[in-house]
Amino acid sequence: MTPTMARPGGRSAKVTAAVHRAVVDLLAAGEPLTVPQVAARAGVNATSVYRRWGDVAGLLADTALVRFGTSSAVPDTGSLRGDLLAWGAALVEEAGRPEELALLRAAVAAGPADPGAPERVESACSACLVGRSSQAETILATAQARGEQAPSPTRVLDHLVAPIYLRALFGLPAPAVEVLVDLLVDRLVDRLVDPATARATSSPRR
Amino acid sequence: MTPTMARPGGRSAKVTAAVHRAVVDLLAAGEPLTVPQVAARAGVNATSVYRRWGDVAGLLADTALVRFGTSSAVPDTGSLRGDLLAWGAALVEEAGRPEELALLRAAVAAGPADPGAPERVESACSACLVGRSSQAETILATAQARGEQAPSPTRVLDHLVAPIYLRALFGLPAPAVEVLVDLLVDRLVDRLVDPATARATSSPRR
DNA sequence: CGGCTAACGCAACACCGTTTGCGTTAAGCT
DNA sequence: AGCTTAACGCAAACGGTGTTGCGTTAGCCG
Repeated sequence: MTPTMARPGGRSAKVTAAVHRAVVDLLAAGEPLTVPQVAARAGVNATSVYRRWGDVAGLLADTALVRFGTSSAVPDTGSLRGDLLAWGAALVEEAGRPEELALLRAAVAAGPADPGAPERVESACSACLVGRSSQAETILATAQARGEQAPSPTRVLDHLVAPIYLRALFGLPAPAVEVLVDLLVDRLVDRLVDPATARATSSPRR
Repeated sequence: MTPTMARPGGRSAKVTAAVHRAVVDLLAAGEPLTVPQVAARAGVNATSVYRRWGDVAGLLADTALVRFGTSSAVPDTGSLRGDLLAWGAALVEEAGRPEELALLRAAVAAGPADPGAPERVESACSACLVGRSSQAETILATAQARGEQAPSPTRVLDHLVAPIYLRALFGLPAPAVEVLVDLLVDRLVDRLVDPATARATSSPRR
């Protein structure tokens, strides 16, 4: 939709940008997201939003797509451990921002694909995840090119992305998420890079 | 709300049960969840639903609360590895059922606590997670009572619950979730119980 | 057994999201 | 520059959600 449009002139692009910005703004404000609200804040007519995105789910899917799908640059610190640590910290920081968190929640709520939708753009949540996955693959490929032994992308997703996202999504009680983010990420990365070292530093529960 | 009601007579209980059942049924059917729909399917008047639960969010929160909050029995196979494996498999199976998955999605979408809600019952998503956490603590305490070295509940939540739930929530492309669930859980549990063995079985990426 | 009251059912209403038809603007192309 | 048409704005009408007031049912208690 956004990528290949029949007439990507300045007008449609302006509308798209304004609507996307309105979506994230309303999401960050915590207000209920409705098409008329978005349209009013974007300065466009609600009819245009309905025609281009159909409903709120499609609107969220597209917004999440451009927000998470665009593979931003991954850190390059010179070592796999440093890269994963910096990347994980960035994920934690990002998942903590209200807009991204709300977008993530909305993407999850929308589900992989509504049966009613014929063949819209890729679903929002899968788009978000494949974006992260490609970033992880880039980091791992770089590490492998350096000669380092790298885990599989699946392990990174399961053991690094999953805890961070789940904690953010479920709003775990403050102490874990707020105070110990650095430590958490550090310990996760340690176990990822070299599982054997985890045994030495692991505490015997409580 | 459900726990301490001023008049827990048979009528209110019937209404509560019927509404809860209607919610999970509609959720499983994938149809959009609205108060009138739920009320119609439950055979009660929509007004009653509005009065007792306020809106859809409150309804979902209460439903998720009784669905996930009730700490069901945890497996007791005689070893920590066996317990975690059985428990993880049960989690995968549960997260795969349409009703539970939809309820989980809805709970995440509702967020930890809407600012508009004064002091309703505990939020749905946190309720779900603390239920799991208490189950994990039970398993770990049992293992510790046996003399086994057990990881912290946080590690179990981060490395076992988080991957399972995230994969379910984001609807990862079929192969990972559908085919290799047993293997996945098995490998996760292996790493949890004895991280050192993970190195031997880990593949060098691709 | 009889009163009290919380909880429910019913009906009418107000509000908002969504759809539809038509006129207008402006991007793309020759 | 002029034509074509995709995309947008406008306004009216529709349908369903959420609200309110009142009458009724049925648990709980003296």
